[in-house]
Amino acid sequence: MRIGTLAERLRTTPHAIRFYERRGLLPVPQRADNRYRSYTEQDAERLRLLVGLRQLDLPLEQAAALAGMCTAGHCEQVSEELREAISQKREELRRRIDELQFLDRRLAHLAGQLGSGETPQAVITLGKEERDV
Amino acid sequence: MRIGTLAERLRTTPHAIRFYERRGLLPVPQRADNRYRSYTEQDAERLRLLVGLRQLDLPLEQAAALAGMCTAGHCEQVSEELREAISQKREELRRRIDELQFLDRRLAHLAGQLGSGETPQAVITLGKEERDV
DNA sequence: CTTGACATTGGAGCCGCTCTAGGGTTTAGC
DNA sequence: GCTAAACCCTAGAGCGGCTCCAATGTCAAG
Repeated sequence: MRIGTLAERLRTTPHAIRFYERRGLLPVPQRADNRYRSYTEQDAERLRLLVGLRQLDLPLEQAAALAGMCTAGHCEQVSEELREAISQKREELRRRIDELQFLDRRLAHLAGQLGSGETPQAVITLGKEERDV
Repeated sequence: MRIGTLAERLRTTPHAIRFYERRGLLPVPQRADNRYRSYTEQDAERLRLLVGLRQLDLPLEQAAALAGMCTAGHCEQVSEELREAISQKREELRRRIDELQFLDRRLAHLAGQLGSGETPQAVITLGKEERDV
């Protein structure tokens, strides 16, 4: 299978796949006579895992490492690491969501102030940063 | 005032300030005899606005442009643009928060599946991507 | 035989800093 | 006067994770 076909199957792009290869995150595939990359079903399965793990927003290196281990038959260990990674990611998500919600409330507040005639200088104060130093 | 003092007052770093200058987002400041940058209160006010607008997560270029306009006395116009930018940013935030919450639910679900003995391959499916093509 | 879709490579670009290397300057204490 | 810490300077690389570009090669359909 050629790179375009593989990319389409896995909802990614040839660019991304070559990028993973350059980074050493995927095994170097066979080449056809015309020098085109030629992927097996095993290659596809490994990439499928990698792409799937990336969709969980795991760091690329970790996603690639886990995909490789799984393909090498160490699925048990992958399950464990994955559970740990997921729980960390969920904590991070909670923090990030809180941040974004906080920013949203702040923006709503500022929009209100601007609407009632306050100047931008008065509104953007960094919380009176300069006084408490 | 020197760059370190300014950075401390505005809770940013000398590196960031020099970076803004290199990008042409801040006016080139005076230099002292020793070639150190020397900032006036006006410089500080402009940077304060820039930093404040960045804290609202506006794009750097836009934040710098608005800070410049405000310093140049076009605050009315800045107020308008800012209201618009804020409302766009809030929409973006809502979308982003939804995405993150969706991912969190997905992670919770996967953690449950992994906990009850499913293999990573079975769990990470890209939603059966390959079949519906 | 041409057109168009695919493939190849290396490298730049995005965002917004952050940090490093390899220097020079100032300041505080002794 | 001297030393050490803390500041300042510049130019440029690095982060993450792709995305896109140029310039070229390959191949199937009409």
